[in-house]
Amino acid sequence: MAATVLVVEDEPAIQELIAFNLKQTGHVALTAGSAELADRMIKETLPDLILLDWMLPGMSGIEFARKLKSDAYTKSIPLIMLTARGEEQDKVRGLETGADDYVTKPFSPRELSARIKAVLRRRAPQMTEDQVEVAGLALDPVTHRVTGNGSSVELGPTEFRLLHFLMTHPERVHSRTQLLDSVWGNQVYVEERTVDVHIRRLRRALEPTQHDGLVQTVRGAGYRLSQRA
Amino acid sequence: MAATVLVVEDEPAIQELIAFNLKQTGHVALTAGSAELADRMIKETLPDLILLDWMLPGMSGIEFARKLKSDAYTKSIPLIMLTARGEEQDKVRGLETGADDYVTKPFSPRELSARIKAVLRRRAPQMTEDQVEVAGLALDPVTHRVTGNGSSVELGPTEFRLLHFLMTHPERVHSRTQLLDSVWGNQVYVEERTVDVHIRRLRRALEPTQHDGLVQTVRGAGYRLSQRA
DNA sequence: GTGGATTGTCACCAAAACGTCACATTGGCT
DNA sequence: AGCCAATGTGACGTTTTGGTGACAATCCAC
Repeated sequence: MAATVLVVEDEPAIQELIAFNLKQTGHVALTAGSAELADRMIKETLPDLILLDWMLPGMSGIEFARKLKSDAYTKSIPLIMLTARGEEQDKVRGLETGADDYVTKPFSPRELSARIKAVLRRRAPQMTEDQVEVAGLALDPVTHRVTGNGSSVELGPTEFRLLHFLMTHPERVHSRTQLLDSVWGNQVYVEERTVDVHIRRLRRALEPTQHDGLVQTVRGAGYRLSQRA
Repeated sequence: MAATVLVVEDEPAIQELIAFNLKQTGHVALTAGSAELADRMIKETLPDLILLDWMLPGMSGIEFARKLKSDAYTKSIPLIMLTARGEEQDKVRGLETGADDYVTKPFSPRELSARIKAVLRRRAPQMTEDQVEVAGLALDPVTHRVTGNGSSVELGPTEFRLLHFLMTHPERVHSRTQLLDSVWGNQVYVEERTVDVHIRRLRRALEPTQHDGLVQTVRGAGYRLSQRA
């Protein structure tokens, strides 16, 4: 979910406020005080999202938005407009130029990040959501259910993701580091031994259905999910 | 007659106009400005009806329609095409791809809702006329009434839409974000935790008939309606 | 208007889940 | 056998998550 966001805003106070907020929520914040500067930065860094103030010195925000949306190179970058309260017509015109959303000032940090999240979510690649089955053990991402030979298995969120990953990549050894990247996400730091503990919890949860043997330890290498002993 | 309608239309002015009109007639409006976005939202929210503009940036409307109708997952969702006046051949081609109806722009709100109503009645009898029933709990969209094993259940409008959505999409886990999109519509901004509160209110209303256990919490994922423990 | 119903948000609490550590156990090596 | 590194396992303190009641704003019918 971490993304690079370009903030185009001439008021330094608001600029900093937004940038701070973005960093808080795990994004990378770039700032530009003018349309010209923004233009260059876009070409250079290809941000994942642009926050554009309505009022800009020189070129107006709407003008700039139109420019962005008419350029094939920048057209696909999601755009959120910042408008002052009550400028309803501006809002409409802003959306007409192709903005994906708008936020009226003053806005709460929470609202802003919610809208950013929503816009980014729609761009995010969708993961495959098919049911997986290995040796009588079935995991369904849609219903979020795990069943071993009929009876259901209770898992916590992390154990669920861990099993999901192992089942979609069976027969293959995964190092603790790889598992941390794939299951926890590479933006958080946790001890490698934590993986062991979750493997343990997963195995215990699979015991009632005799499926705990599926999760195997490969000494010096990592873990593997396999049918064979 | 209440349904979730996805509006795929790149012109925000028309987008908002339609969305407003839909809300007026008691539907939940979702909007998407591009085919990609629409694709994503369809998978997430499973709308009851799609309003598709003929002209779209990137992928053309007819291309998108063909894609929808070739996918087993989305094939059964009713589709209404929006075309500009006089494009008779387009109309024909639109219908050939599997659209259920078409409306020529400019159209009156009244005409649009009439056609929506007609398509919903024709294509999705379970949505408009038949009542939904799960485990002795019956919800009737026409009379707007909910009965649990004979005795009636009192629900507010939002709780009703929430239960309706859950009952028409059972077993599947819905994240708070998905529920906000599907039940509230993506035109409004509300906190995610608001969903919790309405789930709570729904459960309380279902207590007298012992049906409150149907609404299940899936930690770290969202909520689910299911008979199974 | 007035009063009731509905809605969104918040604060507080309990339970669940998590990460880390200490210690036990295992397995391979000489 | 004895040693050492790697892994298993239980416990513990902390963080996260969801349940719940209260409250203010809004809407609507009267």
